Amino acid sequence: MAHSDQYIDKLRKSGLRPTKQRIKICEVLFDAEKTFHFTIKELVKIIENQANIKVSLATVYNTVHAFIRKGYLKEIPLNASQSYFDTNVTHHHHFFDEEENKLIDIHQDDVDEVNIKRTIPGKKIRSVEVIAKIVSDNQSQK
Amino acid sequence: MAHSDQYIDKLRKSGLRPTKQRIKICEVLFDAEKTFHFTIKELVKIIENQANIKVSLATVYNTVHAFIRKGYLKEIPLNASQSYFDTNVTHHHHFFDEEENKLIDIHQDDVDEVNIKRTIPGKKIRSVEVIAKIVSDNQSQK
DNA sequence: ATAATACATTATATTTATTCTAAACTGTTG
DNA sequence: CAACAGTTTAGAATAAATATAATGTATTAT
Repeated sequence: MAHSDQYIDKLRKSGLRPTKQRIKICEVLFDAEKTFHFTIKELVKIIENQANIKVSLATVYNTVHAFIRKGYLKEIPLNASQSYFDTNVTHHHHFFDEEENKLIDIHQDDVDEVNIKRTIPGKKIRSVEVIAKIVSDNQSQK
Repeated sequence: MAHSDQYIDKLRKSGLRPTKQRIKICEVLFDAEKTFHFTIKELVKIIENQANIKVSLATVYNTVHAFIRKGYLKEIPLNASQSYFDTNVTHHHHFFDEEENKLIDIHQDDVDEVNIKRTIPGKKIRSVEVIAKIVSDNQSQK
């Protein structure tokens, strides 16, 4: 199966051996029809539901972080109590609904390129993220 | 003292009675010559150093969050283990140095206005933040 | 193959930021 | 000064994330 080879490749490039558990994590993350957002807890739950193998929290944490280091996943900058991740690593941004604690993608085409004119000596920009916080639009309240 | 009146006003508008502890918090936050970034832990440490009164963690958390609700402070969206806050509530953005865990302001003039063309029905945008993550620029490594 | 070695997985414990709680305290009002 | 509403506080509770150490699994060289 071609997919499986891709996963093994991703794992090897992340410095991880391709094991049953890690391949299962890859399947959930990269087999989905659409990209999606998730927390570690949600990811564990998905794996539990669709797999007959058990994967521990520690393995999920380690694997997700290895993928982030490598750029196969993105962490979404948010002040939530848990970390949110994204399988969509292309250039795009997010709405965060503060009332429902929900993330919504903003397609790259819907935001003009963010052009930062200032630079920091000796540093380069690794990523630029736009977070637009949204709330209910009740004209009544201020 | 004029300052003190401002603090009492801010506290009242945030739905809090002006008490010794809360006024001390205001002094540290709003008396500074320049705006600054802080974590709760850092704020507590500053208060301990320059005040002769004791303020508990709980009071600091409650007061800071009341000010954020009211817009007197901003929370900076970041996936750090602790929350970062900003006494600068004007429209501006941030670099986050991932290696030194340091925040650097980006002046509004240094970023073109972020114009989001997409809207969500029934929702309005409450804030737009740009986070640019930076790392050392070693040409040698990829 | 098999032994030796290196890496993985797991359950559990630990750490740490944040929130909750209940008791003691303060200040205001009748 | 008694009653009351709101505050402060220390410490407990919660929960995410990380570390640990024992056990399990894969790989390598012989």
